[in-house]
Amino acid sequence: MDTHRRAIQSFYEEHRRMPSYSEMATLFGFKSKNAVAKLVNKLIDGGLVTKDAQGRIIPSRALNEVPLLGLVEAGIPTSVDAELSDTLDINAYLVEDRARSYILEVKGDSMIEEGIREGDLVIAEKGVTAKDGDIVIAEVDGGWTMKYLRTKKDGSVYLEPANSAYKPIYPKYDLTIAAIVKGVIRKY
Amino acid sequence: MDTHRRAIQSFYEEHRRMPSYSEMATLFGFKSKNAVAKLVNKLIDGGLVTKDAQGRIIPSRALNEVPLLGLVEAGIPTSVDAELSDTLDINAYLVEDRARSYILEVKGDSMIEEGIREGDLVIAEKGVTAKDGDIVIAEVDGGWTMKYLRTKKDGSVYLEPANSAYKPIYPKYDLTIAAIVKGVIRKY
DNA sequence: TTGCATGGTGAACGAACGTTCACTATACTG
DNA sequence: CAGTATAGTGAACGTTCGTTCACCATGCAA
Repeated sequence: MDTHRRAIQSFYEEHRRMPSYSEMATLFGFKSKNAVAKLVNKLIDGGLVTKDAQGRIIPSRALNEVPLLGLVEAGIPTSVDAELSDTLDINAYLVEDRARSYILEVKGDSMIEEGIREGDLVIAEKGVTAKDGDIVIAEVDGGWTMKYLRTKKDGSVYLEPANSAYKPIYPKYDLTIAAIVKGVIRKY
Repeated sequence: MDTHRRAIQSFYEEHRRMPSYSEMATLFGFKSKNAVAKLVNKLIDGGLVTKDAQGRIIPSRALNEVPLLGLVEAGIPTSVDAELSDTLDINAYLVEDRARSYILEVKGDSMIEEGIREGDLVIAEKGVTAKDGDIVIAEVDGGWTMKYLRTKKDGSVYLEPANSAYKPIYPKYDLTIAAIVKGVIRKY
């Protein structure tokens, strides 16, 4: 029954939709849709897929997700029964409101002490009010940067890099906070 | 027509499948499926959705993706015509082979100089041969760690942290490389 | 041996699917 | 003004959908 799970997964990844009952029949080698129907009920009990109101099967969360196995100190369990553990949808985890989210590629090393390096991608969300300490994408005096947003006691704000080699930026004319950084992505 | 795009997107996010023609009719306020059919053809021309062999519409890549707007120095364009630019599917970007990928949460600061901090999530891929310089998840002398894999001239290997406060680990008895780190995720 | 789950076949059902055609109303163009 | 796209209505089409029923084969328990 895990082979069925895998067949559905690969179909879903290839077609970006769930297979119909007759497609599953050919997928599993069945000649009758009824065999599929019985199997699907078990898959639903197993939590792999779900049905919506129209009776079509839709992917359960697990289909898009990656197993989350715990802390790195615990390593990677060798047993196959890792099915019980958590899974994570990276997209949903990082992007809360996709209509307001954008990805920017990081240039420079001004946030290096925050662990954000050149070439990383940051997920920026527009339209949220930035708080003190947030990492913001801001236009200051005509140029764009990514920095910490800091508020002074008198209420004025400035931008502070996470790199002791650079100095804070006190806006002379203009400071527009376009978005705040919600996440960082790095690929090796 | 961008409002249509948004309606489809929210339907897709809620139901995890594409709407049927009649569902789109109610979704858009149409009373005829034909109006939807004509609209869908335009959406296909616009690259928002695609049809498969059975005539059902499937999400084009753009539906799962987040706009990729360029370098952080360029900031966020204010114009709405950002539709032309690139988009990125974070899941597909980070996870190449989902059957072999796992997520681990980082504990400790041994990779801090690589920009990997406690609480970050790393995407680890099993079953690939690690090269010199890769960041690996390894079991050494009974404990699990994440370190650089280094190869000496004599062919022997050791593990090097990205933290000058820690010393390299020369395996005494056993070194098992379980996976290599393919990506890092941080959420604020 | 009988009895009974289990797992599959095959056919039929109504409902929903995407497609198509003829038609109407609105709006823009010359 | 006439002419023509454009956008939507409404109904009909053949197909496929998920569901259901009766039936058959195998294997296990009593």
